[in-house]
Amino acid sequence: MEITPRILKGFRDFLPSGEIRRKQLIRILEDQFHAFGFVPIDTPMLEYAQVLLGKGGGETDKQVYRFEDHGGRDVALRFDLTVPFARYMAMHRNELYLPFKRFHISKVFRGENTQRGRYREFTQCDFDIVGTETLSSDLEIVLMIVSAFEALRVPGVTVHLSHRGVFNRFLRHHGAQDRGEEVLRVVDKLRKVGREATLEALTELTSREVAEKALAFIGAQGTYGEILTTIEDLSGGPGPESARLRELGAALEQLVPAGTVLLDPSITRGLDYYTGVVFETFIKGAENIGSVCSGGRYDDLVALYSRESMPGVGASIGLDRLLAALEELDVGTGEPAAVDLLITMQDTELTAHYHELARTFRAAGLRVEVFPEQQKLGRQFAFAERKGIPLALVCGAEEKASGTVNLRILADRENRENLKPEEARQLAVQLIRNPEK
RNA sequence: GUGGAUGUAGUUCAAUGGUAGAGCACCAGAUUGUGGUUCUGGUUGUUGCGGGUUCGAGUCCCGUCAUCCACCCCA
Repeated sequence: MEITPRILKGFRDFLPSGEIRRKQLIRILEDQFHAFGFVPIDTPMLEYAQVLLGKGGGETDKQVYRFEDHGGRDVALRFDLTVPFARYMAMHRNELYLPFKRFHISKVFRGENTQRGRYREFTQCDFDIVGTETLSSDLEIVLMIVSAFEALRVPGVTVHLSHRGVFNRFLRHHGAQDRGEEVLRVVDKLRKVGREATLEALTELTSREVAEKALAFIGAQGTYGEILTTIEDLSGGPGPESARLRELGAALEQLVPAGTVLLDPSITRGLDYYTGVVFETFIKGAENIGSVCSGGRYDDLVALYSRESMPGVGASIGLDRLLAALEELDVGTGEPAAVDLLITMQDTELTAHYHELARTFRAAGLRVEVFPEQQKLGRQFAFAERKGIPLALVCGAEEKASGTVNLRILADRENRENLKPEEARQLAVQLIRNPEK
């Protein structure tokens, strides 16, 4: 009985073209993280459920893949990389130095319903700075976000910035701190349900007066400075939280292109462990995909696993959403090249010669493969094209005798003939390095 | 998890309850060392899967799986 080949909802296979694309993006991100001084770490996919769920009870509970292992342990697949990182810091702080900057690119799992760019198994690219709570670390995370998307050649992004603390201060100022979570939830739907419905829902939670002020808070308009002043006034005047936002805004004005970072008081949400600045990043023209990079400051998270607390700030790029957005914008699609040169097989008698040639071209830094069967040249060229290989080497008995090879440029359908292998190598390297020439 | 839409060849799409089709792609030949055009011929399939109604189901009904959209939440 043959088993039906199938995979679970929200889980995916990747064909080479898709996986090569993912790996390209990951490589670019890794280079950028290294450039900022972040170092790589890894943690287990599977952990004790108690560790991952922490305080528990929240929405994340329902989304976690959780089961009993063969030893009767209550285990769960990680649903993000930040919570395991907090556990990691609590366990390894004596082996590390502070401030500690790490990046972590790996898969996480959430058992929620799927949509475009939303899967049950997906890749997050996290970067965090722990052990310091300065302006510099908040600033660097935002700069890291902006630089990462620049390096990825994303045409334009908008980082929406806010501060959990300012909103909490607002709630406290109006004696509504105990309704914080509910208010946040209602506030978050403002754009979808409209002003009136939101006002009504907020009035039920608090009072008409507070509801109107809450709407004024989250709907504040104007420049970064004007919005900041508005929410500062509504939350009872200046405080350390709004001061941080002011400093951050001033620094960013100097460091990133205008319009890249917006102060957006409606971005007060986020996972419940955030305590300070929070951000969400949208790709211009693909806002419907949702935030492709979110994060914030979490000064109490490590305290869950350790007597000592440790401040932290970080963000996470959603690789699969990013890919969905790039696809929507039609950026960087097309078959990516994984191989530079195909050595065609003209004559099986020369098999060893072809592999000898391959070795010398590889030594010159090229990615080379030998076609394993003697077929019509046209078929071998078609194979190269299908696989995205830009160059082909042709060498039959005559060339072998005269010590030459022919190099074919697939895209132009043109040959460079009677080249000595050394000349062909130089030419191939040059063509690969400068493909437009 | 809730609600809605969709599911036919590798792909994009047709087919009043009555023989499952077309373009592109693919394969063979015209063309035994050079693939983009042209011509000739050929294969496309358990109509997502499983039941039911019917003389007869791609079509109607039920279930299931998957995708997309909205909610919820979020990367």
